[in-house]
Amino acid sequence: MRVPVERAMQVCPVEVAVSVLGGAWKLTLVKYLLEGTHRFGELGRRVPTANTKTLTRQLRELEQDGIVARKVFQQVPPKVEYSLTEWGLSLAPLVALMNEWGTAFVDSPPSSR
Amino acid sequence: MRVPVERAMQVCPVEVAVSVLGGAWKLTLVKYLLEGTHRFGELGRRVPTANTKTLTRQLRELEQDGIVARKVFQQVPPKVEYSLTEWGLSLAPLVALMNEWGTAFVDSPPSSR
DNA sequence: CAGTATCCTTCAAGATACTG
DNA sequence: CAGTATCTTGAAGGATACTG
Repeated sequence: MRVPVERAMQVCPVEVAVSVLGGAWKLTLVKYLLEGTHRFGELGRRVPTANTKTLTRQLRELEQDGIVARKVFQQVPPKVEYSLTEWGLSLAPLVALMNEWGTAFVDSPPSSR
Repeated sequence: MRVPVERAMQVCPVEVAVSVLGGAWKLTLVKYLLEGTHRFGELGRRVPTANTKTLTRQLRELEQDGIVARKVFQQVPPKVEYSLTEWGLSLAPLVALMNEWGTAFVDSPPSSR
């Protein structure tokens, strides 16, 4: 985490959001989870550039921040399901907006890029 | 920048937005610039936790990404004004949403925090 | 005033290999 | 299947001092 939430809130609320959601692939994971529950492996296949260690880390941080819920099924082979909490679901408008903005940005990038 | 834009777009548009805006204090700077043009020193006073080097770096990256415009007045003492480009202005709804979300998050954080 | 120039620390992210 | 365990590296961010 670049800036801890406690410190971010001293500065500005938007910084809090960045602190919670700014990690690599975090918002992408939220976007996929908005479609519904996913297993660990499914998420890994949808974010192929992240390896298992990175993926685990992001998901644990999101869980810690109350965005994601993790449900372990005690069975062999193991099964773990990830879903969104209420706080996670509340991100839907934000994710939609960022998705639009990002799409527009790559479609017609500023001349300086 | 954690993930280069070029790589982010391979994965997901939301990751592009994170890549452009995810740096420390970047979105806060945009938020202030939405209020109007600022001089370098003014921005520094509004984000007191960032030192001049960090501030310069963020502003230059935002300029490079076409979010911020930098206008130098050739005079002594020097004067530099920062403002938003069209792309920067287009972030207004996003910033507002993140500001709301961040505020709500610190007001009633999830029990896991 | 608006930065540079250095130096430094930390840590996120990835590569790779292994396990209950 | 869903992770750990190690190791490495790049770069972000900060502290401090200096300058046109």
